[in-house]
Amino acid sequence: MDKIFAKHNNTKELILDAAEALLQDRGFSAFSYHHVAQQLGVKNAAIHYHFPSKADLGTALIRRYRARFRDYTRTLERENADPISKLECYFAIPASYLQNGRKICPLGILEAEFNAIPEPMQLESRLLDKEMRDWLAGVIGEGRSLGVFSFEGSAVGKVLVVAAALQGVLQITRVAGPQVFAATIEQIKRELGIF
Amino acid sequence: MDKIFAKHNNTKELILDAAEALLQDRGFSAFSYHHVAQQLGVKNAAIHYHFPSKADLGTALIRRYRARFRDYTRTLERENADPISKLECYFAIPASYLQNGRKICPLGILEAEFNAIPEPMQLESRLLDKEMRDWLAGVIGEGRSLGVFSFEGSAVGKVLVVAAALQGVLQITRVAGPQVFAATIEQIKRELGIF
DNA sequence: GTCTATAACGTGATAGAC
DNA sequence: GTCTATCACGTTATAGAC
Repeated sequence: MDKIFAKHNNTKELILDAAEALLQDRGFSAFSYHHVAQQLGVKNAAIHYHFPSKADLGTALIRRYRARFRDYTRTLERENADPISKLECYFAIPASYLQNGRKICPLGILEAEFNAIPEPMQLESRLLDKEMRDWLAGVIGEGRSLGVFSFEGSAVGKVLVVAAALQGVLQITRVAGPQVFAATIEQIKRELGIF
Repeated sequence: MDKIFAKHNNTKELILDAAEALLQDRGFSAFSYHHVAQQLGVKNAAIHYHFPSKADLGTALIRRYRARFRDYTRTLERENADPISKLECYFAIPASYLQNGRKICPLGILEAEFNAIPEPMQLESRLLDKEMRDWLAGVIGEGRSLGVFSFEGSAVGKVLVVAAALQGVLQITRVAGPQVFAATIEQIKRELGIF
């Protein structure tokens, strides 16, 4: 679980950490180089040295989300985790966002602002969504064929409902309070036949 | 259904129409008075005449969403619509957003940008969420007690999963294409026991 | 009610010193 | 690698003419 928020010491990673927090807190359009610089105690020119344009920063951010998710799932694979454990780990991601200051799913904000973000970020967002949803489809399909998950309909539809509900409920939390998250997770589990 | 996108002739409503489209297309931070003015063929000072500050414009926008939803549900009540019809009408709202240029749920963008929007807009967003989710809870509870809906778990959890999934899938549509919407609706219906 | 003009500010970005 | 200084631009907002 530590790996989800692993921190590093070099400046580039610290910039990404600050930008990541700002992205999931305020959105892409609403955070600036000045915000990032302030949080690190440097001037905005220092940020431009590491990431010349905001598109560069945003793209690097999404690439890091992708790499992190890939590493995370590979670790689960190496440990031969069962479908239920994998699903719990998947739920742990939004749960950690919520606990960390009511942050929302990065894909949620990127998709919501989709028509206002640079094209390279749009492309990376597509890849992040595909990779995460494909992985979840594998877990849910595997769990169903092993008999640990039970649900009606297609696996594709089920994956969409689960992924969309998690993304949506993190946002709803902002206006309705954190208790809606637990209620949603419980309902999702129930509808996967996990008691 | 016409009422969802009812148009009017006075300038104030035309401004709100343009701003509404921009909000659901680009988000609040990423649209400007200039964008609105351009779409109406006027100068931005004209917009400031009707809505002095951007917070005023945003707040009026959300108030209009609330009024529209209230009128819509009252009409359904007056027509003695059954729970299934009501649910179909509820699904018709995001469906119309999708068809109208892949717009997303206004609550989705407002919640995603929540920490970057003016406080009056935050308050109105809370009310909009509460009103919509309370209404949906009534429909789902009524349908369950009438035996037309069947599902496991609590009605509160069910409402959250349905509302969050719809909000989320409109966003996912942006990166994954419109076909994911139909698949999600189908899955949601199946899990409500509607065949 | 809409216009022109302009102010005040924040933002993304660059040049060049250290 | 970070700084100061500065630029060009978009944005919110206001004043006053029409």
